[in-house]
Amino acid sequence: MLETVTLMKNAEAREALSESARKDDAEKRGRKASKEVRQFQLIEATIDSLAKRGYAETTMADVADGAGLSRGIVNFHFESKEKLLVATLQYMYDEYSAHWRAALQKAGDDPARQLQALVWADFDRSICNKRKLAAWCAFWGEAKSRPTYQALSSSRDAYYQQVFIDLCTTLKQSGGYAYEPQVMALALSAMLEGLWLRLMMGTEDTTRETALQAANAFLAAAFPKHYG
Amino acid sequence: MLETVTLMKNAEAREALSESARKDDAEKRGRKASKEVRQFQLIEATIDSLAKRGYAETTMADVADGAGLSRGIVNFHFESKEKLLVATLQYMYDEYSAHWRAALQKAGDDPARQLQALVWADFDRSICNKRKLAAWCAFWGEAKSRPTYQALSSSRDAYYQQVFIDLCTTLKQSGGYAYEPQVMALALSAMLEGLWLRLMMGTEDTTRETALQAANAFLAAAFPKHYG
DNA sequence: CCATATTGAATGAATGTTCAACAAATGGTG
DNA sequence: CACCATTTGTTGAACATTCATTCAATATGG
Repeated sequence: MLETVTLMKNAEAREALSESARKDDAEKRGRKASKEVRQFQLIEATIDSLAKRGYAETTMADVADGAGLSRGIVNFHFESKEKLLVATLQYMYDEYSAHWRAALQKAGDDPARQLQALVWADFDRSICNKRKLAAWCAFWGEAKSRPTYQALSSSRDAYYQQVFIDLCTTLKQSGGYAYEPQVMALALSAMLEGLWLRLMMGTEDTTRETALQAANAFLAAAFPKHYG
Repeated sequence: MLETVTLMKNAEAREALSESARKDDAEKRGRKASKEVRQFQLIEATIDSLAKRGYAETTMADVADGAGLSRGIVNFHFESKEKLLVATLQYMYDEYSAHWRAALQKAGDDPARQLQALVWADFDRSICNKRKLAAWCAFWGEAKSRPTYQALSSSRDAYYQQVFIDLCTTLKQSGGYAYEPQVMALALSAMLEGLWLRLMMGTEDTTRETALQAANAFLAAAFPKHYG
């Protein structure tokens, strides 16, 4: 699968970067870094810029400066700003995906545990932090008017949604609930996204802890036999 | 209250605009329109542009063209692009506010009815349509990196949230539920925002009808004694 | 020495803002 | 009512700035 390949590359790049950081930061200068490491480095700088300045104010110059490299470099590794941003979004989706699947894997076979694991995974520090959330928000804001972003988003989201629906269906049977699985799955995933949105906006009453509480409260209300 | 004044102006402007439209569209030409009408006209054009092109691609020229006026006009009525966008956000909040309060008023005294009315109000056609949702999304995407937008948002949101909390507290007492009102109110409002987000993104499985179903399912799960 | 990566200045396009000129309404005056 | 002066609204071109992209020159590793 294409996605897996990308993930491997990212993993390697991440490793290589931390290695080089261990040795010497001067490695970034000159031509020591591999193509993958440079791209990773630039994508990270892009996320920084998106988080700090927002989508509209993110410039190639800011990205290059953030990575400690020269102006023209971005157009060398990525052809254009457009492609840099698509690659960044792709990277963030891959990271999210990997985290999500790992959580599902670790949860074992019990559907109730699986659903809870997926919910909790959304609020894990590695995924759910100010920097990443702000970057997500920046993309969401532009997604509706950019077919490329929208296509990237919707294909993934449809898959996650289906998993939620399947889990809700199973829980409904074993718990004897009355709701439509599709409807409840939509309510659940919408709530998770809404909590992210609130975390991004920095609303006072919403922290990672209170968000998780709310998500748990939802599970308890919707599936009392399983989470009561 | 300042907000009320703004609302009055908007209402007058809207009325005046539809009147002039009834008479003759040529009225827009020349200098027939009042200051308020012009501003309203430009704000509507801004929402159009935000919805069609997104925040980053919204230009003064596009707004002016959309309103059928000349380039320099926006800087005359609003001093700068920044102020035009703030005024637009303000306008959208005022409209939402008015709709929300009207729904609450019409619902009578029963808290269960009130809560349901507020939820339904969020998915009313006048508020919840592609154009407006896209504009909201554009602002949200930039809000975190723009203190002005954030300030505007958070003061309003805190008020709505408090109303939700109060209603949840009342329902808890009358229904003998176990949850913390604050937590459930957060879950509820997050879900509403999440549903909006999905509607904006144009996710296939989410329409205004399914969103409303999901919201109802949430109410039924969280407050079975009241909505079961 | 060759292929490749990197730099930074040059370029050109896009865009927000300014402004001088023009037009329309307003209000005062004979 | 007619006339003119003043205020106010409107236009479109000019201007300055910002920014993505290009590219010739340079540096680096193999």
